[in-house]
Amino acid sequence: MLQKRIDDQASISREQVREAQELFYKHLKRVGLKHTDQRDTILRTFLETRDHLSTDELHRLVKKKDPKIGFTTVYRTLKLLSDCGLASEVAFHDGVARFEHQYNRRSHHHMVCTECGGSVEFFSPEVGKLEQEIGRKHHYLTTRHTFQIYGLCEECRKKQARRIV
Amino acid sequence: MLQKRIDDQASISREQVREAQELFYKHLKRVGLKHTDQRDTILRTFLETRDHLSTDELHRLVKKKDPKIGFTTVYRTLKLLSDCGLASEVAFHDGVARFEHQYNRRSHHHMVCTECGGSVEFFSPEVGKLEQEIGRKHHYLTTRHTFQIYGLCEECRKKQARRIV
DNA sequence: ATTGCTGCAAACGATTTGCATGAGG
DNA sequence: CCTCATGCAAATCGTTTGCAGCAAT
Repeated sequence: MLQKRIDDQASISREQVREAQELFYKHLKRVGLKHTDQRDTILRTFLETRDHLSTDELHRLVKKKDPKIGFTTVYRTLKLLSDCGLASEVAFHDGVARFEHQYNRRSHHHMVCTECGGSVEFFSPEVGKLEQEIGRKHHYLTTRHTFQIYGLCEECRKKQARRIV
Repeated sequence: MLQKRIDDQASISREQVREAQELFYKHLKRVGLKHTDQRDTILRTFLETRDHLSTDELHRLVKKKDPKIGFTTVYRTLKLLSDCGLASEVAFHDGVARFEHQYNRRSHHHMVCTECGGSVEFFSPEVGKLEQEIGRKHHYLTTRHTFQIYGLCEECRKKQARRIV
């Protein structure tokens, strides 16, 4: 099931890219790793998206810029980006790990269409409050939560209605 | 990471087992499948648990009753049980599919300890309302949602504090 | 120079399928 | 009898790792 783009292409600004890069380089230096062209290309490609990409999908995009970059490097770079908070995993529960960049974005959740794989993002501060509340109640130190809604999007509902009639 | 039992063993009643079995048999008949001893054993074993079992864990339990039953049969039966609503998948996001039986239980969610794998269940009607609300707003016909909280349970917090001191 | 990086290929673990044999309706 | 079920083994899929040669500090 492929992730379909819903949002318009709304790239982050050149300035924001710079900031993200700097954050990444600092992180690399901090943990004693090196700054390479491949990592740079991968970060930039990743930041240009607003989708929820699998490693494979990001790899495909990256190869358009530099066909020599391999899957493994993308995979490992994505892990590095997660480590420094630039990427975070969203589990759509369809068997593949997906990532989105967190740069300059509010906390949000996803509603996924189980028919076409499309998704919409929504914002719901209540969910974060619930996390706090439940954690306190059961003496957990909460670190994060996942919340996804599954269903049929408007188009797929219509298609289904037509099939039944 | 193994699932740790939190709740006490609170088996469902003999009567409830009967009901579940009947529902299962009807489902089998409806889709033209057969009623076998293996499927029966697997359903009964599954109903006796209150945990969130992986296919492998259920298989282990099933083998205690009938060592000849193979993994594949458990796997396929779990799918059948999902089809008729007796089992539902809970994704704890740790790489294995987990199932719980929905028989006679209120809708609930899980908070998972990322250190020891333990979990607590909690009830939060707000989440269901949110699902409805968000669905309406974006014209989705919602069917289900997932909500999990991750963090450290009380014991693991203490252990960690000790390590740091 | 030293240490980490890359990309291939191969390992891995969970899941899924093909198939020959066996059992249910 | 015919169809479906079973359990083994093998295939599959996404992910992860080992390693030999390459590049950054």
